Amino acid sequence: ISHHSVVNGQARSPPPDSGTSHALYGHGVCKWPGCESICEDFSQFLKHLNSEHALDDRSTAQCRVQMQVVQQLEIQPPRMAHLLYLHPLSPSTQYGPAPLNLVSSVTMSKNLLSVSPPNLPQTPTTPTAPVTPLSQAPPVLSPASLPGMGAVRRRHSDKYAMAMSSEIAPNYEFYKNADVRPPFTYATLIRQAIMEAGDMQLTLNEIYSWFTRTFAYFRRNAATWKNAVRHNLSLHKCFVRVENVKGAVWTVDEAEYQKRRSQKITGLSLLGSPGLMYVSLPLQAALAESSLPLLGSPGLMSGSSTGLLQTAPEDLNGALDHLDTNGHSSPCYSPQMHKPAVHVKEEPLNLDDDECPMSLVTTANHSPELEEDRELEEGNLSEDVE
DNA sequence: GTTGGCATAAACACAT
DNA sequence: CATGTGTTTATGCCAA
Repeated sequence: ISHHSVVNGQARSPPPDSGTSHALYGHGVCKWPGCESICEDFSQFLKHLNSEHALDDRSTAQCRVQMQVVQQLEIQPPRMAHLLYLHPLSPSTQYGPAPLNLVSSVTMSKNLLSVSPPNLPQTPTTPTAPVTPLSQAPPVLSPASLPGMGAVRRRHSDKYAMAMSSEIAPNYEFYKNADVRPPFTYATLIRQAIMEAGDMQLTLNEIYSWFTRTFAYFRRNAATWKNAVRHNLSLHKCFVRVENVKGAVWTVDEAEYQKRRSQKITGLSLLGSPGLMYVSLPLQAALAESSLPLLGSPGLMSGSSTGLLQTAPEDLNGALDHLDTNGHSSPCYSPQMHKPAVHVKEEPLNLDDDECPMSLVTTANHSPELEEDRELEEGNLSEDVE
């Protein structure tokens, strides 16, 4: 099913033109790099795609990295190019999920630019497919998002975001649709959510909403991550609860947050590394976030969204680890990766909480309407997305 | 081997 | 009573 969905997703969402077109299919041939298998018809192609190019964690990660590199090369001065020139990712190096940050941007960027909500990240040219499907989840479609509750959170655009337009920004669409755990810690994500609020404050429920709205990954196992969110809000001094008319809202004590961050941060002497690829994920992420122009190339996709996460590099670290430190890539799917850590357990079955399993595909259509969403929904995805 | 950070689980208090 | 919200403690994993 799953893969199926993925494929479908790809196939489907693509260009509206014909129902049978696909970026990787043309002239009866699979255009997957290095493949060129002949497929008599589109359906055959889909099968082929599905069987031969199923994106596993590793390939997905690799694709992302490659894309990132390519993009970098495109925008970099020639001189850096050689650095980036991709060395194949060494296994040891792993690109884990993290790469998402950086990487996906490429992909995303394309999507973002042209995409509208309903699409998925799949990209036309590349196997970007970063998104791998979790295999499980039937595609769900959902029309666009709910009108949301009006509470539109304005695109913050706070200085930070702008300034750091981190890499993720460009990946907004990606995370929104792909069931990939974002490489950031809960604290970082919570802060981001709050920062994006026009008034820099959010109720717990709004924070929940932001999570589900922004990351497909958090549309599942709500009990787990919601608990984590509350836990983080209470635990970190940087999050301050303020009584408000509407009840209580949470705000961020930037000083406290930065303080904490600064402690961690220390040696990321970025750039010197031998090529991004070799950089450990965390580092990559860090780089991305650090808004190195190099990586993020926010410019390209700037339009799209807010800078998600203006976080700092360190923020990533923690998260990254969880992501997959071991090199396994799989950010996406393999929830069970070794690290129990954050991966919310997949429990597809348990959608109970609220979540519906969304696979990419699903996601693709993006339909978050998960229960929560309905409640929360602020709706305007547009903010971020478009 | 120790330590720190983070995620996750869970118990508990309170309020609605 | 059921839920949601907060707080706190415990535990496990991983990287430094």
